Amino acid sequence: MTATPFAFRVEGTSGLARAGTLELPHGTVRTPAFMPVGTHGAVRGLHPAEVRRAGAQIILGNTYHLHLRPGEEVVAQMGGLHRFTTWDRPMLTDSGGFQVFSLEGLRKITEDGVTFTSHVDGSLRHLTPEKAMEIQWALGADIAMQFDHVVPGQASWELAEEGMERSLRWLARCRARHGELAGGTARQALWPIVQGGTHDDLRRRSLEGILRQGPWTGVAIGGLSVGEPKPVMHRVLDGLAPVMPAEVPRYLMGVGFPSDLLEGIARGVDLFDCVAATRNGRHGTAWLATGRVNVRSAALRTSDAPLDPECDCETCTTFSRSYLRHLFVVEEILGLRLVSLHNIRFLIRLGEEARRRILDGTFDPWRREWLARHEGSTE
RNA sequence: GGUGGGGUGGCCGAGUGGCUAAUGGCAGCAGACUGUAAAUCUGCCGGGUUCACGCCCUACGUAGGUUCGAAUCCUACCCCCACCA
Repeated sequence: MTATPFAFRVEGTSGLARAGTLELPHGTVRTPAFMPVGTHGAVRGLHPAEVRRAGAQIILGNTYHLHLRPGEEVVAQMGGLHRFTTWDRPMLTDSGGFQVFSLEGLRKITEDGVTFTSHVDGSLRHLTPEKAMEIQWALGADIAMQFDHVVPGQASWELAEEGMERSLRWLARCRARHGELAGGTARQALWPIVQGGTHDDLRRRSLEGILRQGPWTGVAIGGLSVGEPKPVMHRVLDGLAPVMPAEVPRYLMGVGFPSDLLEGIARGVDLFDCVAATRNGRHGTAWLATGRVNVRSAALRTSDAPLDPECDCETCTTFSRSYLRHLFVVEEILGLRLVSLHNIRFLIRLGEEARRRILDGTFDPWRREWLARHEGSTE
C-alpha cells in the first residue's frame, strides 16, 4: 500500500454520517470506528492478538502515563511503541491533556504548561506543549494529539474560554515543535482539539482558531462527556457539524457508550475512543443489543445462553452467562478479560455496521431502531 | 472428674447496664463508571408494614431472676475449647 499517509477519503454519506478510509503509516482505518484505549501500551487485560481479532484497527496510548512508566526513552530504545507492544496496526497517543482534567488536584496550570504531582511516586512532572510533542514523537504513534486544556462540563463561559484560548496557544507551540521533530517526514500526524466546554460560540471560535493554524489531517473534538448532560453534548456536536472540515476525519475524544457512537456518527463523527468498554468490562457491565447486563447478577446463575446471542466475539461464541457470572463471583481475572473483550468487540461491530448502513443508505432508520431497542430495555 | 476460657444476626467477630436491631469484616443483593490515579467505588443487607419518616414483631446458647431498663449483672442447666487428672 503506497497511499498518501494521512489521506482521508469519504466513500459515502448518509445525512451528516460518513463512511471513510483513513490511510496511516501502519495501515488503513475504515470509519466510523471505535478505538480501544491502551493507556499504558496495553488494552487493559487483553492480549494484542485478542484486540486484533476483535477487529480493532487502531488503539490509543497515553503520553502522560507512558512518560511516567516506563519513560519515553525506554520505549524509544525498545524500538518505539509499535515494536515495544508488538501492536503493528495504527496507534494514536493522547497528549496528557485529559489528565489536566482527570488529575485536577494533582496538577497546576500555568501558561507555560502543567505541573503534575505524579500519582505514582509524588514527584513533580512538568508537561508543556513542546514536551508533549517530544514524548509522543519518541513513542512514535501514527497520530499525536495536541496538548490541550480540558475543563469540566460544568465550566462557566469564562473558564471554558480560558481553557479554549490556552489550547489554541498551546496548539501553535505543539505545531512548531512537532514540525521540528518531524522535519518534513510523514511518520506522525499532529491533530488539534476543539475545546470550548458547553458553549457553542466558544466551540466555533476554537474551531476557527484551529483552522487558521492548519492545514490538518484530522480534527478532534475534546472536552465532552466530562460531566455535562447528554443533550448538551449533542447540541455542541450539532453546532460543530456544519463547520467542521469535511475532508478530514473528525475524532470525538473519550466518548463512548454504544448510544454515543450512533449519536456521534449521525452528527458526522468518524472516530471514537473510550475506556468504558474495558472499564465496564472489568467491573462486570456488558453491553448488549438489547441494553446491558450486570454479569454478576443472580439472574444469570444458571443461564446457559451466550452473554449476547447476537455477538460474534470470542466470549459470546464460547462461554455461557452462567460461567461468566461464576468467574466474576470468584474473581477470576478471566471474567474481567472476557467481558472487556466482548464490550470492545461490541463497539467495533457497531462501527462496522454503521459503516455498512451508511454505504447502503439505511443508516438513519437502522440507527433509530437500534437506539430504541438498546435504550428501551435494560434486560 | 477438676480448673480455666467461651457460646452474639448466613459466616467470622466487636460490644460488658440505657446512646443497641446491635461496630467491623466476609458472603449475598443492587447500582455507578465516557481522551484509565479504577480487577474500582457507592448503596442495601432480622421479619412485617410504609413512597418516606415511623410503627409493630422477633433477636445476643436455654430457663429463671435482679433492675425503671439486660447481649451486658445473678442462679441453674445445656453445649464447645484448652489444660490437669
